[in-house]
Amino acid sequence: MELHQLRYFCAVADTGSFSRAAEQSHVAQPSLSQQILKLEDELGARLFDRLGRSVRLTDLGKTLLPRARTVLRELEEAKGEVIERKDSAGGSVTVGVIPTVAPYFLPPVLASFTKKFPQARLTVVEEITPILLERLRAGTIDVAILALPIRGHEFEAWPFLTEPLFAAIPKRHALAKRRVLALRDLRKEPFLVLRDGHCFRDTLVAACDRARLKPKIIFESGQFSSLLSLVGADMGVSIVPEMAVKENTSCRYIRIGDEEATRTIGAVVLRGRSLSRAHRGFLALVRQEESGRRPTAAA
Amino acid sequence: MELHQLRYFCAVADTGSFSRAAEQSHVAQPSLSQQILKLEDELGARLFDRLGRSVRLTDLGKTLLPRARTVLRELEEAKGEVIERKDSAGGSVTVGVIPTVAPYFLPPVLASFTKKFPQARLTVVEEITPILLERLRAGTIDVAILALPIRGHEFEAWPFLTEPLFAAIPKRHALAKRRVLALRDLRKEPFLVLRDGHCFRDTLVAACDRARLKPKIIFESGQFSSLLSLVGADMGVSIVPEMAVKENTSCRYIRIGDEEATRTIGAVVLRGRSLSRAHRGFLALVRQEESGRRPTAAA
DNA sequence: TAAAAATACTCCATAGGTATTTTAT
DNA sequence: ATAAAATACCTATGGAGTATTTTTA
Repeated sequence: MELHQLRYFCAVADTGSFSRAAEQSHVAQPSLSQQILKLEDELGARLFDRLGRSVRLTDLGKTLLPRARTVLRELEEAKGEVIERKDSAGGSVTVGVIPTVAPYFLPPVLASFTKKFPQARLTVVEEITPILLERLRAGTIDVAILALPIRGHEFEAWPFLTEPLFAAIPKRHALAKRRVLALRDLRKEPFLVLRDGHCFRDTLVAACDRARLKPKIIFESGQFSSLLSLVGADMGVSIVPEMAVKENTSCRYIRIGDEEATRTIGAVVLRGRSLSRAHRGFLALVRQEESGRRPTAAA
Repeated sequence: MELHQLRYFCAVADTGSFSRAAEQSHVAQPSLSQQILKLEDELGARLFDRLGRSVRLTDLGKTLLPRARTVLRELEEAKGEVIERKDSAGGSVTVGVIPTVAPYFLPPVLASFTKKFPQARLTVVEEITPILLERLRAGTIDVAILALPIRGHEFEAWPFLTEPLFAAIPKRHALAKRRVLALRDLRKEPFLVLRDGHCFRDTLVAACDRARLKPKIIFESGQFSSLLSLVGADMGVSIVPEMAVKENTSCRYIRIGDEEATRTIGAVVLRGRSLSRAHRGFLALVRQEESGRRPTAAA
């Protein structure tokens, strides 16, 4: 049973004639006849009574006709829906963001995305990097915003922002008046850092390693704001990405001058995944938004 | 978009792999890949993300999957229904019968039909011959029971009963003691006959013509019972088919001996019409029923 | 290296075409 | 005689096969 057979069957039922059905279907009459015969053969029963002058559905044909029409109609609908959807800016985009980026980076991007793609449903989840990568693999998020680089070339990464690191120093601290610092300048200071699992901790550890610095960690937290208020209370120093600067005004932020004392943020997708228009729109927006923002953030 | 493409598509979605889908579909992997590619081409979008290790539906694929399943399922249901119905003894049979046969012939046939085909719905309409033939052509009745012969070879007729004609004579009439009569014996008698339009009138007229008899018609009615009660009241004579004999006991019934003074009843269908099992069952029953009945009726 | 999908080609089954016959009007 | 469907036969598209390459894990 093939689709063209059903189409021919419906055409014959509609026109009451093999010849007219063939004409309507743009095939030769014998071709159409053959296909109807074949269909009848497969079903083991006649679908039409050939009455010389005209052709009429048998009872069996009458039972098949509405079903055949249903099948053909639903096929067209399915096709139509797919073709319509593929170009639509609708659909859903699920974005995963690491916690040390989320509060600084997301608000403007989300705002302009929902403005530019009002039909799309945007979902954001905040997770640490390994969980985001796992969810990319599992397909439960479409895009991840996180610190690069990452391992595993099943992913495709688009870096769009490299930001310097800043030392957060108590206002009264001796180093507070410097315009730039080297990490080694802080080798005697007590450090307040993010808890393990947050990738920015790894960024920091890597930078310290490069500076042959073994920081004396006296406090750990899950968010910058806690660290910074303790720095303000003269408990020690911390290192934060540019994004977190001015989170707390009770301390000074001084640029770290070390080579590679930076953090790179990027968008990551699973390699080979096809991206809907909404997905691509989100990615484009992320890059555009950031390049527009960078001068401001860097000022 | 072809059915096998949808089948392959569902198979890949089910198995999460082109190779396994190909195995399950009993085709080679490249063949299946080609068809999926072709389907994606036609739709203008990817249905699967090829992730090297595994294959996963895209959002578009996810929208297509349930629709593809629906189409395939409904196709199977349609096929199943047709194949089931074609061998079933169910369905409806609409039978048309001429008025001069209906009351005598139908009751036993209907009884045994409904007994033998309880699932079938039997409908009976009573009409005169030309209307029955028209309805056969229009397909509003499946079988007609009427007097043969009929004109028009768009019909197929199965004669199953040839019955002699009887003269209905008042009991006190001079001819009432004869065992057999010739039509010419009645040439002086006043005739009571069926109204024009009833085919038995034509049967009678034809028989009279053959006997060179021009009957003096003094009364016409639409049914034998009226004629016979008037015969019983000594108003004249009538000619009836064997079926109507003993309809009224106030007159004598004497066999007409003339050659061809008979009426033949047959079943008629539109030539070329396919007959369901119920139709064929009805026709078989009609013949069988009658051959069983004839000795009784003829006794 | 292994496993899976894509590519390159070959083949043949069959949908579709043309010519003709059959059938019914 | 005409019109419609069936039949016979031919053609060629394209679905499916085998062999191979590419890609990714």
